[in-house]
Amino acid sequence: MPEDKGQDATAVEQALLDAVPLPSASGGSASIASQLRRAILDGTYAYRERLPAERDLAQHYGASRSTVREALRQLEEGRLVTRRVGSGTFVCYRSSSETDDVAERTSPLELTEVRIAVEPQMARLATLHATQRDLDRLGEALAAVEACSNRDREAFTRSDAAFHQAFADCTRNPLMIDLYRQINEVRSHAQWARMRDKVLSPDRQRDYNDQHRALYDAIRARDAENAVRIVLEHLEIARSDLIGAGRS
Amino acid sequence: MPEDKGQDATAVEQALLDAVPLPSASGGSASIASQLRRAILDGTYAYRERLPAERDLAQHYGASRSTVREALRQLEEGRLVTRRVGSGTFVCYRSSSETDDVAERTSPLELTEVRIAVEPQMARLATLHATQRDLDRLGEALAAVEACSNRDREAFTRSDAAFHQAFADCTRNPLMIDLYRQINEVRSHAQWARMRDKVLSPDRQRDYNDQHRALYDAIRARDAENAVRIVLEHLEIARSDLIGAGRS
DNA sequence: TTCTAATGGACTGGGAATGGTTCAAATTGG
DNA sequence: CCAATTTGAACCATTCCCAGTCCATTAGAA
Repeated sequence: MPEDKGQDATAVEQALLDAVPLPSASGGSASIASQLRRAILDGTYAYRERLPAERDLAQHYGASRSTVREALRQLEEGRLVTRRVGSGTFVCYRSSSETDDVAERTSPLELTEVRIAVEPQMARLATLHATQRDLDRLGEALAAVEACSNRDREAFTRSDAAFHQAFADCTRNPLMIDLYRQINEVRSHAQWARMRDKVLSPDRQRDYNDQHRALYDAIRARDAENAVRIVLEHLEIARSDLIGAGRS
Repeated sequence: MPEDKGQDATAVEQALLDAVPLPSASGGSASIASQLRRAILDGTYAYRERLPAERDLAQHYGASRSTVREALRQLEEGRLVTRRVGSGTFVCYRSSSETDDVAERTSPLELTEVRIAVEPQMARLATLHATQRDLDRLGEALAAVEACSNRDREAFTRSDAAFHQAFADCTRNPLMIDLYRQINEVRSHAQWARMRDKVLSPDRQRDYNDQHRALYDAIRARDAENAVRIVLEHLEIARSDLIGAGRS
C-alpha cells in the first residue's frame, strides 16, 4: 500500500491537495434550528418578540413547513421559545444583557437571604475540598482586601468581590462557583452603591476585614463548624445593617 | 469510554492524531480516515454536525463508497462519529473548547451539595413569602407530578422540574428564582439520564411524591421548621441514593 | 357582537436521501 | 499462481423532508 499506483497517482495527489473536505453537510431541521438559535442568542430576536410565522420561515429558508416546525420544536424543547396557537411563536429566553434585570428586581434584603442560604454550606464545602493552591489564592485575595484604603470604597468593593469568588472557588464545585459568580454580579451591581455608602463606614470595613480573616483561618484549619459560624454571623450583621439603613 | 475531564485534553487530541502512523499514505481507507479525523479534531466538523453523505465523500475523495465506509467505521470505532440509518453520520466528539458547560462539569454529588445549601433556606423563604396564587400553582405542579405514570420517567422528570421551579417561585425572591432555574437546568441535563434510571424505581417515585406532598402541605400551613426538615430529609435520601448507585 | 384572516397543531402519503448489507468482479501484492 | 483488498452495483430498512389538508384557537376588523 505505501507505493503509489502508477498511472493515476497524479489524480490521487490532486485529490489530496484539494484536501479541503468541505462539502459540509447543511440543510435540514437541525440546520434551521441552529440558525434560529443563534439569532435568539445574539439578540436578533429579543425577549418576548414574535418570530415570523411558520409558513413565512419555511419560505425564507426554502424548506417545508414541517421542517421548520421540527426546528421550532427543538427550540421549544430547549426552552428558547414558546408557541401559542393563533398567536405565534415567541422568544422566552433572556439574553445575558437582559439578565441584568435580575439585579434590578432584587432588593438588598433578598440578596442577603440568598447569601444566607448559600454561603454557610459553601464554607463547609470549602473546608472539605479546598486545595493548598486554593488557600494560597484566598490568602492573596484577603491581603488585597486588607490593603485597601478605607477611603477608596470602589477598590474595597472590587477586591471584596474577588475574595468572595476565591472563597467560592475553594469549594471545587463547578455549579457552586458558577452560581456564586452570578450572586457576585448582583452584589456589585450599581444599585447597591448608595446603600454601601450608608453602610460601609471605616469601622464596618475593619469588622468585615476581621471576619474575612477569621473565615480564612478557619478554612485553613479545616474547621468547618467555625467557618460556618463565622459566615452566618457575618451575614446576620450585614442583614441587620441593611435593615437599620433602610429604616434610618 | 474515554473520560478526560478537561485538563489535558490537548494531549489526548495529539494522541488521537498520532494514532495513525502514515497520515499521508496515498489511497486506502486509512488515509481518508486520517483526513476526516483531523477535520473533526480541528473543528472543521463541529460537535453534533452532520458529515457529508457517504456517497458524496466517496466522490470527493475519488474513492469507492465501500472504502469511505471503512474509513468511517474506523472513526466510529474511535468514538469520533456515530451513524444513523436514514439520517447521516454525526460528530460525537467534543473538542476541549466546547466542554465549558457547567452541567458537563458538575457531578451528581456536587449538584446535591448545592441543593442541600439552597433548598432548605428556600423552604423557609417560601413559607414566609408565598402568595395564595403561588400555592395554587405549586398545587397544580404537584398534581401534575403525581399524575405521571410510574413508567414514563421522562414525563416524571419534566414535571418534577416544574414542581421545583414553582417551589422556587414561592420564595418571591428574583435572585433565588433565577439561581434555581440554573440549578434546574443542570438537574435536567442529559448527563443524569442513566443515573436516574438506576435511582428512580417506582418505590422511589412514590417516596418522592410523598415528600413533595408533605412539603406542599408544610408551606401551605406556614410551618417553616417542618418544611426545612422535609427538604433536608428529601435531599439526604437523594444523596445516599446517589452514593449507593455509584457503588453498586 | 359576528365574521374573517392568520396562526400553530396534527395528520397523511409519497418521494428522496441515508446508512447497512451482500455479492461478484477487478485490482493489488506476494 | 494465490490471497487479500478494493471496487462497483444492487437492494434493503430507516429516517427525513415535502406538499398538502383540516382543525382549534386567537386577534382583529366589520
